[in-house]
Formats: sequence, structure tokens, C-alpha cells
Amino acid sequence: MTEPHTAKAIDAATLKVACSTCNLRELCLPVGLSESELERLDTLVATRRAVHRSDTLFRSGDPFRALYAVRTGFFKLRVASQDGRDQVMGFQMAGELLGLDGIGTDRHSCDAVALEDSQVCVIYYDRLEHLLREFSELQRQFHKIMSREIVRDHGVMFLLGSMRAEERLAAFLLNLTQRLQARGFSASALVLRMTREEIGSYLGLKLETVSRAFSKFQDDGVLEVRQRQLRVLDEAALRQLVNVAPC
Amino acid sequence: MTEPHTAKAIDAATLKVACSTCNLRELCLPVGLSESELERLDTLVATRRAVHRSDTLFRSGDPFRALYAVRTGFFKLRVASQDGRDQVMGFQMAGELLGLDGIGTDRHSCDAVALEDSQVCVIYYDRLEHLLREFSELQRQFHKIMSREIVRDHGVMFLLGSMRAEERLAAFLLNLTQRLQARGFSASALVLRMTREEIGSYLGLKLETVSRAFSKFQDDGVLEVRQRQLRVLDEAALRQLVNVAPC
DNA sequence: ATCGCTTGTTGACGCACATCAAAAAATCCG
DNA sequence: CGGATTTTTTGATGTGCGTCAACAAGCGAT
Repeated sequence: MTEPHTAKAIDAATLKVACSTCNLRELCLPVGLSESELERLDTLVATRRAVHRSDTLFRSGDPFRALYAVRTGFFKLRVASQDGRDQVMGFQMAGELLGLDGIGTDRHSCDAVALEDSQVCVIYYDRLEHLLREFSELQRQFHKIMSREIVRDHGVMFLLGSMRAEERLAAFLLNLTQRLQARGFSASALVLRMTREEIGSYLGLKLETVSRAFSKFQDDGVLEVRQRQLRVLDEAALRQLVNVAPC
Repeated sequence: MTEPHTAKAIDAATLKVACSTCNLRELCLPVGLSESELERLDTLVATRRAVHRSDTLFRSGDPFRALYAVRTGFFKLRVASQDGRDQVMGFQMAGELLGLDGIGTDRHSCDAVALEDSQVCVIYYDRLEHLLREFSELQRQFHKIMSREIVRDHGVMFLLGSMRAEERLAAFLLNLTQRLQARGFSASALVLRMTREEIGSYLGLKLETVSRAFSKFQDDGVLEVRQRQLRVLDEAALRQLVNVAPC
């Protein structure tokens, strides 16, 4: 049984943190809370943890004790099967919650890997449960987050089951730009944090297929691709690809 | 029932229901509750609703007010895109919860369709939220159910992204038999409630491919297939197909 | 029973994506 | 800075599953 908090000193670095002054509070768990409730939340979310690039925040099988809110950086969630195949289940950016998978069985069911140096806020689950019983607004928000996670997964299932390669990539890019935009970034210029292989794993495609789809988008004037630097030139085209989808 | 049956009245038929005496209480929401807590839950889950075969319990876009616990029967969840493509996101049987997708946006994001005449227990969400704050055990159980739903969806994403046709069908059948077994049915003999097309939609395959995979399993002596009547002859073979998976 | 409709099976063929391969470009790191 | 490693691109070829088609078998309605 591996300890979730590994011995590496860097990983265990803790910092003072406060939801009430966090610039992510409109995206994260505290949405809709009052001033006084926010202050109570500060006592719950007491520590931060740094995770270096390519290190794991938790691994499949680790005992579940806490949820993690991404404060800075970027993560991928991945599951691995016995026979070595693994698949990326999602990418998480600032303000998004990691670890919800662990509640059901008291163990994590996937690995959370940092794709760049990151920081997370540690939310001990037993204390969260307690606080949810006091603040109906926080309870409501937490349930909404879990529910949206389910709906999001349904979206990915739809993508994997019904879309073709370019449609999948278009849907992925639109989802990314939308989330970046919600965080104050440009909707047209973005830098990918993941490799073509990781994108492919998420989309159920091989990396070559992802690369070819990028090239196709570039040729069609939909995208400007320079390595991981992307510029969306024709968002409408991406949108149309996802919606009408001539199969 | 003293009232004459009109077409609409059948759907709205309500019946006295009690979790405390329900034979599904070890599978459903009440898992782990004490006697007194169960009695409080009885006041929450006050009504049942009948849903006829091929009728919908709720539809995408409907306002969200309640969760539904399947009491008898069988449902499919499906999402539809604008352009007519739709996909089955899951099948629900007795003791399983429907409607979790609606919490996040106050609207349902998919359709729940009865595959046979069914009954559900209606759990009004605002009252459930209230009760969760009183009973930590119920709260814990509810969170576990949502978390497991997320993990289940991850499993489907893995299947859709990484498995080949026969592996997908094997995984589907094992999942089905396992859930039937938990409900006291045979692990080897089962009757499918859905068409080949619905199975295919769920597994990201065309109905012809599903049919061919069934025939292949029959030829290999893994399965006995007579229409929707199945008999698992070699469970180990199914299990091996899912795990080692020679790709 | 008989008709019509849905569901299921099977074959022939095609295509979207996987696989294999090689080289270029970017990134890492001592 | 320079060599090693990882990542990306692109081409050639293969294949698993989709598509199209025809027919058989259930099944509900009359």
C-alpha cells in the first residue's frame, strides 16, 4: 500500500492558503458562498501541495482521503489496465477538482499526473463532508460539481462512440478554449500542455491520427499550428464540424 | 385504484412505498442506514411512478426536480445531438439511480427511456438535500453513488477508447451478469432487455458488428445465443478477452 | 392464422484509422 | 554547448469495422 503523500520533500511543501482571497473562487468550490461561509471554508482548505511536472498527485489504488483543487498548473487523469494499455480520462486546469473518483470505494481509481509544475489545494474529505452539512450552499455547489463531472464524462462517451477523428479533435479544442476563456485567457491563442499522444489517448486515436488532423486543420485554414502553440483562425468551422458532422 | 384509467393517469399512478421494507434496500440509496434513519427516508421517498415500455421518464432539457430509483424494470439513458445521432450512455436496472445528470444545471441532459414496463421511486431532490444534512450516513452513501457513477463512466470511456469490438461486448456482458448476480439472478443465464442496435450504440459499434460478435462467441463456445436469451458457457474466456486483450 | 413491422443474421465491399517506418524538429540535460 | 531523447510530421500499407444489401425470424395487431 503506497502512501499518497510521497517522501519527496518538494511534494509535501505546504503553503498558507485562503479561499476567501483566491482569484479562482468564482470557478472553484466556493461559488455562491457568502463572506462568512468563505471564512469557514478557509479553515477547511488549509494546505497547499506542490506537484512537479510528471509527478503524480495520487495513483490508482492509493487510499482516498482528500480532494484536490488545482490552483496552478495542469493535470491529466489516466487509468491503466493490467495489460499495459492506458487511457487519459481528462485534463484538469486551475479551479477544477481532482479525486472525486475515490469517494465511492475509499481508494483512487486512476492516476493524477502533473503535466507542468503545479499547485493544488488539499481538501480533506471527512472535513468537507462535515462542512457540507452546515452550509447548504456549499453542499449544493459540491453536488453540482459532481453532477457536471458525470455530464462531462457523458460528453466524452458521446465523442468516443459517435464522432470521427477530426470531429473529436474539434470538440476537444473547443472545450479547451472555452475553459481557458472562462479563466481570462484568449479564446483563439492557446498553448497545449499535453503531447499528441496524450491527446490521442484521450480521444481514442493514435498520435499519428491526431497529428494528421492538426495538419489538415492547418491546410484548411482553420488552425495555425506551430508545435503546441495553436491559434484558432476559424472557430465557426470547428463548431460546425462538431455539430452537423456529416457522417 | 379507484380511479378509471386514462392514458395519462397510468404514467402518473402513484403507490405507497417504503424503503424500510423494500427488498432493494441493500443495493439502493438506503445502504448502511439504521432502522430509525430508514423510517425517516420513508417520508422522503413517498411516491412511485410507473413508466411503460418505450416511454420516457424524463427528457433532455426537462427541469430537474427529482432523482428516480428503479424499483422494477429496465431503463436506458441516451443523449441525442442536433444532427440526429444519438448514443446510449448506460442501462439501469433495479436499485440504480436515474437523474444525477440534472443536478449540475437544474435540467436533465439526457433521456431516460424504459425498455420494459417499469416502476421508479421518486426522490425529490430538495428534500433529499435536506435529509443529507441530517444523516451523515445517507450523505456518505449518496456521495459514494455519485462517485461510483463517475468511475463507471471512466470504465466506459476506457472501453470506447481502447478496446476492440469483441472485447467491448465481453466487458459489457460481464458487467451485466455481475449486476444481475448482485440481484440474485443467475450469473450465466440472462435475457437481454435491449436490441443489438442499443447495445451497439452503447459500445460505439454498429448493430451488425454486435451481431457478428455474438455469432463469433457462439461459434467459439463462449456463449449460447438464442435471440436475446443468452447463456454464458465460458466466463473465463470473456474475462480473459477483457483483461489480456491481445491488440 | 396472416399481414406488416421491427429485429437479427450474414455476405460482399469500402473506408477511416491503425500500423509500420523514417526522418526532422524540439527539448532535455550533463 | 552538444549529444541523447522525446516529440512531431509525413508517407506507404494493412485491417477492423462500417456500409450496403438481402433475407430470415420474431412479434404485435387484426
